[in-house]
Amino acid sequence: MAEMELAELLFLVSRRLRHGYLHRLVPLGLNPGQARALRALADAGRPLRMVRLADELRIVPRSLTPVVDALEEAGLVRREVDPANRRSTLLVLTPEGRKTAERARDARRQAGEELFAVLSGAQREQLGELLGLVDAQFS
Amino acid sequence: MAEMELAELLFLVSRRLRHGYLHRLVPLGLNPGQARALRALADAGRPLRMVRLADELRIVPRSLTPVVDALEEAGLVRREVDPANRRSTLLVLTPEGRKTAERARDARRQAGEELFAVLSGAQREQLGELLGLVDAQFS
DNA sequence: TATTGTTATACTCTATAACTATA
DNA sequence: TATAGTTATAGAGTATAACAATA
Repeated sequence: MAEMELAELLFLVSRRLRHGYLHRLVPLGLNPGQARALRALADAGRPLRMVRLADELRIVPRSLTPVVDALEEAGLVRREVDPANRRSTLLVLTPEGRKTAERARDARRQAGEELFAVLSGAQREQLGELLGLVDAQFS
Repeated sequence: MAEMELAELLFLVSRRLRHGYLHRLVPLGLNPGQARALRALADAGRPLRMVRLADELRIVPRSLTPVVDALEEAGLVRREVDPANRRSTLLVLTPEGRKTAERARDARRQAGEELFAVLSGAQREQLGELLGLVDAQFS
């Protein structure tokens, strides 16, 4: 019974987060998946291969393809052939992509702020620890 | 920074929950949305109108239509004209629908059990309280 | 006029399977 | 034969807009 409520709450709260994030990303011309990929690329601090980024995002490479298509078309990312292995594509952040990644980061921070506004700092930390435990058991 | 990690964790954990639930629902011939609607209907303990159920699920009525279509085709739910207001459709659970709702409930309980397995009872309660606070601020 | 529900359309997120190019 | 990525296809979940029937 308690687990069921927990599952339902988790679902509702995460959907709410997605909505808040989504609205803030509209002005950037990004959807959450694109923003997440862009951010991961910025976090890496260096070009990543498709397989590597997909792994980072925990999706299959095929699912990453349209995401990167959109980012490339928007001039935020460049696909380059990996000189070390010509089967591989290196994803390179453009200067514009780097700027947009920062704005996406702000959007996510704001969405998080809004969602977790009722929680104190200590409570947020607690929540982060509990979710971290749950997530870690699969990694 | 902490909020960002929290947001990301929430996203990852809820996606994991969805996957676990999804797999357990396959044998029932349901997807999570259908199962959720069926469960809400069973929880209500009486026929509900479309608008009312949509509200309960926090989606727009239009999004509920294909869900109910599927449930009706599977013989789990019947659409009846509301005698009190002929614009309205009453959603009535069939006996088979009631049984399936129970099985869906078990599936969800198991998916929750699996996901939150690493947490103690006290930790689950804590997590439920924190998520409840977050959710309540919008209700 | 306002409400209930549906038809039509579209976008996001993700998956599997089959294929191409390269190793 | 194995790996990296793409083409093709599909299904879940959700939305907005326009419309018909009813109130």
